[in-house]
Amino acid sequence: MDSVARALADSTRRDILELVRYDEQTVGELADHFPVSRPAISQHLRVLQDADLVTVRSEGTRRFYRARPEGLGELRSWLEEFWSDRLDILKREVEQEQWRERKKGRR
Amino acid sequence: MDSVARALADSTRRDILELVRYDEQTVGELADHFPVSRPAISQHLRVLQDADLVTVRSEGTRRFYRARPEGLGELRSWLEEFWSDRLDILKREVEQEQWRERKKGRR
DNA sequence: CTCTTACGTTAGGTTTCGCTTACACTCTTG
DNA sequence: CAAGAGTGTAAGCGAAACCTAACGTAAGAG
Repeated sequence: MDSVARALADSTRRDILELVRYDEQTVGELADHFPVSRPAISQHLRVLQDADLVTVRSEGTRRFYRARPEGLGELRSWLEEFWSDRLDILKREVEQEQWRERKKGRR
Repeated sequence: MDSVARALADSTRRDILELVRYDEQTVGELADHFPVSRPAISQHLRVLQDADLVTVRSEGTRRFYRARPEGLGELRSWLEEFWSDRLDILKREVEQEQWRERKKGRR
């Protein structure tokens, strides 16, 4: 999961993921959307690939990249678990706050 | 969302979040769980706080930190949206693969 | 076979990150 | 008031991240 979290830490890589979310796209096409050089995009794609967040397909000299959402699974469930506790945590916070107030009042 | 994604990119910070997930904890208590110094933990907490992922409460000289799952909301929905497209993307991939096979067959 | 296209890779520089050490600050306690 | 406990912050350092420029390579085009 660490490689996935680190891959998503960069906004360029998140944007790349969105671009190849539904349709595969070549490196050159992707690079046109960003203010950085094409090799930089290649390196970002390498990071995404190492994190299993994209797949590649070669056709002639071109390489088509496509998102691979299953790679987000682990991080997604981690986040989802946290998120589902949201109300419980809020409730607990309120209870402890009230407890502290009562304690303070008794002094 | 960028600050949240970067905050989660570090495993120590993710572990901290789990430790303060249900019960608040002081800096010293947290530091005992990690092989790094207490100031390092303070700095990690600073990052988490800037990303709105934890809240603090002062009591005397001690400071109690607690997770704030709502801070994960934006990233969570981004991820969830991606995840829900999972099957659609797979389906599209298969279709395009078949298309390419047919094209190749016609040659 | 040569030229071009599309891409990956490498080397190098700059910035950011995570850490430690040292110090400053604020409560509490005697 | 003096001393200690608990914490935040600044300075400095090595490692990692991100970028560009230059080069290497494989697949068509002429």
